Amino acid sequence: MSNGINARDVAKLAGVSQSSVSRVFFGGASVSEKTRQKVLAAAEELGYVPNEFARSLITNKTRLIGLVMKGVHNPFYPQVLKEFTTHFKELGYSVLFVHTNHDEIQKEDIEMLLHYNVAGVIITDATLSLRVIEDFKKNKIPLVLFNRKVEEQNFFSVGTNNLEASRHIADYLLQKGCRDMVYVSGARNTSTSIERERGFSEILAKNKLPYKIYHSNYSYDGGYHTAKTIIQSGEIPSAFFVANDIMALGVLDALREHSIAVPAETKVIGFDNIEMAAWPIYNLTTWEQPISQMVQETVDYIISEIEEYTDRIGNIEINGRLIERKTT
Amino acid sequence: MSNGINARDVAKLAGVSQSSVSRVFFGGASVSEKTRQKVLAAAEELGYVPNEFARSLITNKTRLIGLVMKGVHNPFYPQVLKEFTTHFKELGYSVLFVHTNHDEIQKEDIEMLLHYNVAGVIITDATLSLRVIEDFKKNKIPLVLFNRKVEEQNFFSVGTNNLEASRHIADYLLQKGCRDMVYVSGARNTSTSIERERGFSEILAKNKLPYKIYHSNYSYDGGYHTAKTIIQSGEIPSAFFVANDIMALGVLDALREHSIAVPAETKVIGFDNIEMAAWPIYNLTTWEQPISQMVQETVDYIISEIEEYTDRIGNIEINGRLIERKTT
DNA sequence: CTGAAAGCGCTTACAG
DNA sequence: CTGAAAGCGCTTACAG
Repeated sequence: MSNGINARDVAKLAGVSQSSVSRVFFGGASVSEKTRQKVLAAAEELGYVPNEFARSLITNKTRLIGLVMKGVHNPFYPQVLKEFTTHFKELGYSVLFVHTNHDEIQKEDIEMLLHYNVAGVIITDATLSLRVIEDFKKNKIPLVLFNRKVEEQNFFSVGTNNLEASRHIADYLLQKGCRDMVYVSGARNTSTSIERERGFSEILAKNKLPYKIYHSNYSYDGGYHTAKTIIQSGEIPSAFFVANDIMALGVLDALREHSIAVPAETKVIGFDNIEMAAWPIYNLTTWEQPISQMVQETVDYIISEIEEYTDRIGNIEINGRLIERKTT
Repeated sequence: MSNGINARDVAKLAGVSQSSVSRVFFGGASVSEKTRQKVLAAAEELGYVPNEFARSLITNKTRLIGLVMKGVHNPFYPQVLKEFTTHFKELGYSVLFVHTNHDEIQKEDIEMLLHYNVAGVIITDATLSLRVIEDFKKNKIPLVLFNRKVEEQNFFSVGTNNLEASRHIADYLLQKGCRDMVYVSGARNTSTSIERERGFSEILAKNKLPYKIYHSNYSYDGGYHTAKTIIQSGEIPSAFFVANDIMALGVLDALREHSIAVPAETKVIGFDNIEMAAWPIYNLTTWEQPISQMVQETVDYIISEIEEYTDRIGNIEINGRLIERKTT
């Protein structure tokens, strides 16, 4: 009852029935202007706010969206969180934020989302088991994987066209004259990292060019230490394609520490186009992920599935673009 | 009703009353082991999850904490978000994330929090009017301002001891031989920026040393452009005390662009100790904000006020410490 | 357009 | 320990 004021109190003060109060606040119903005014005045006076829980209980609908996120240390994700929150707010939805420390989203997190009967779920950089997907399906809760996908595509996902991007990147680097390149991967078994490697290797294979792959983890430290290892091996490649920007910054810093000139001695290209990539000290050439469009597609899907649950499956991939700066 | 399974269904299958099902799931009540097992088995079979809305409606309690945040572009805040979410999850609470684009938290955001009858509210880098504070008080919702405070201290706040920190910083810089210093402020009228200036100026005044203040806005770009302005004025100070790290990085980059050696020609010190401050390219000397302790104090307060609302007022300030790196 | 009433899924006195 | 019943604050047929 929030502040102890409920619809009955308002009704009494306004001299109408509780049903009328409800009609005024729920919208869609027909109420005479006179009644509306009386109710609104009384509500204002009393400071009435409808109880969302009672509302959800009776309508069996919720205005809560669960957003699951792991890598808050990669600026890409806070940005994503912000955009989702802003969009959903405009539509009258609130976001229940779930942070998971594990790669795979945990049972307790799922239960929480289920407890709250969320209207929809967005999972960003966490993986989830098929069983979890089933849990959501059973409850008819629309789910979208944002910036991730899975082999057995039995759900909806939204991302960048990683294949197109990485092919483009390979072509671009080739055209710049690079011949022996390195791919610094993100966390293993993430679809983004796998796809980015695939497109890249495709083009190189077509050109009969070998390349090396170094496994890293999508973090600054990962990029930094991977680059250190490469540098210490003594074989500096002509270019690094790094699976995301935050790692690429680590690579650049390692290179700088060893006074290896970029782009003269080697080139570096990242992925995401986080804010920091544009900082003058880095000036990182990268591939821009079209966050706004990705968010928009995700929101559209969720909203349409909330309106009518069809369990539509699919994979939307939006094309990004190359942002050429000073590291290539 | 989530998946359509409610306590009555479980009761039927288990052959007990609905009350018993409730007792098993709500805890605290006495149930025989035999009943408990039957209920648990039936619930498992049916995939029963208690409806949080019905629960909240009847208990008039919620396990939702509202977290209001603005500056997701400053890595300090995503870190804070993560820590709060983790702590609260352990205690069985979920976080309702509210992002505000405005300095002052908006009416609609407050209403949302009120709609959901949140058990507590944490406000980080947004300001709020007295009226809003009253709204929460009226509803007996504990509120804490995290990393902010206000003159008329009629609520609870948790932060770093900014005065102690900035005095220490001034002393430190003085000891390093700096005489003409500059303070780069954060967003105007934020308590953090004001206090950091106050402690700093106190010490300088005591030493009869003038200093200049440049107003900025707690963003990388702000720091960068402020430094540019200073550099172009031709008067390079012997040290910059920058009100937060993200701005300090901007200052460092501007300095580097103009080939002004740090710490040889000028020194730079930040505030927060965000991850990036430790990156080798920056190696920023800074003041560490004890996030974990600040979060812990905040959580403790909220939880104790949830258990018994006393509207206790106060201001907890935790001492941070100087992290000396290579920019001083 | 409006009111009285049923019912959403729970918790919790109240008896037994 | 257990069940029947009341009631949390709403929405929404159903009559009028």
